[in-house]
Amino acid sequence: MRFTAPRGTRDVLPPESELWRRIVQRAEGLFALYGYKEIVLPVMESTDLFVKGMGEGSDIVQKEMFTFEDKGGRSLTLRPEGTAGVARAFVQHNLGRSGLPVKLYYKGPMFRHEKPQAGRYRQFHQLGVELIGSPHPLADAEVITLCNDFFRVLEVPAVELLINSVGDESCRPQFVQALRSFLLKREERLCPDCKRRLEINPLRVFDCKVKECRKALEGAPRVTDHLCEACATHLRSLMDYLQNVNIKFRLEPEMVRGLDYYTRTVFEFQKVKGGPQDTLAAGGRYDNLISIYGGEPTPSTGFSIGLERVAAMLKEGAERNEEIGVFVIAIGEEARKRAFSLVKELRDRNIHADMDFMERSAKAQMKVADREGYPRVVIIGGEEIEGDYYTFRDMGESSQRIVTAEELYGLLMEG
RNA sequence: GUGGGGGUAGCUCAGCUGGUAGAGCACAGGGUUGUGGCCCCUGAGGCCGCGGGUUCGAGUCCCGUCCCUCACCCCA
Repeated sequence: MRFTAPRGTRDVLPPESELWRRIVQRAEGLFALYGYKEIVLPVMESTDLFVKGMGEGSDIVQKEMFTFEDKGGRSLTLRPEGTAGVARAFVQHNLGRSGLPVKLYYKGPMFRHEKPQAGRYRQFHQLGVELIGSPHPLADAEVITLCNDFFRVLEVPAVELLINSVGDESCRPQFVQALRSFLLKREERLCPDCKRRLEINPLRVFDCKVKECRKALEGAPRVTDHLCEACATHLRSLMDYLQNVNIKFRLEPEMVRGLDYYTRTVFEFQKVKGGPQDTLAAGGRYDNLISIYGGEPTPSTGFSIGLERVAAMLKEGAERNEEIGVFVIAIGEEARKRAFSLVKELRDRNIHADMDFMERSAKAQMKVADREGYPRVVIIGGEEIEGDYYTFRDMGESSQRIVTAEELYGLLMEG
């Protein structure tokens, strides 16, 4: 094999691509039901857009971006996530001009230069939703409800919702300070990575899996205990709204997310049976992002779903969709010509029909029809041409009979 | 970027202590002058990841390299 798909990218081939199509169809149906309209965005943006949005210190910006210069010397980056682009478009086109909120969704490939492994690719696909313009916890409740519905409608097994609040500009710095001074007292017990995290973003220490670090965290201050009154109320309201519509969740005070732009609400939908790359969808509130991009302060909230990861969950139980339609078998050149015309006629009537293109024997054509799962077959040979009829065979019943063209259309129309 | 495992037919893999490659499935043809599933026969298909070394001889040993995979970091 001479060429292969670039590292961390892959081809989604037929039966799996059908599964993808079903997932995307269902998702888009739900998004529409909730009043979201699609926004189609470029897959590349100015590098600065992501640096300013996700934060200089974030791992994505530091080491995971596909960045290159165009011929005019501008630095561009293949989008590692979708929210920044939506926010940029919102500001660029003044999308808030005819009233808020603005409800948008996007789908498509994202790019991160990471070492690939199970459930992680350099090019992966997301379905994302943004509710732009409302600071209200009801907005968070709406997007979480939508995401929850997505997993419910697709019957993705064993998924749980985790939520948390990371506070806002008035309480987060104080909490970070409190956490830092707590950890500084125990710095000796932390692993080298965590010592580094202590400087950059102490919240990350919560993510560490090293036993010693977990012990050192015992008794550490919790975000939920340090929220300012406004943030605490916001979180309580959100939980109340979710309970009110019977959505189960777990408050996870140690959950932090990797992007700097999150404020207050953050949430993840995860596989219950954890393991690596167990996050299927994630999101949160970003009240400052749009003003960072030069727009009016526009509090917003949203999430994105990892298509590969959801598809992997459904792959096992993916029932083979029932084949329908008819396969037309031709014996001889004259019959082939008639078969081609019949197939076209059937397709014109919106009936799924196909035939052989390999000059196969009648027997071989039957095999193909069987292999492809056609429940019915039409046979055209010398006898049929002479008598001006078709032989119509039911593959399940192993029975066949002679029919006229009109009878055939009738039989196939019924399904 | 760091570490573990692996690269032999389209797929899943076998190939012992070195002697120029094999199975199952899939595919194609046949067993029926025009008829599927099961069965039988036949066939096609292989730079044994790539490069170098040792050797009379390397899929097999050594070195390098690329790729895949799993995990860490981090994330969808």
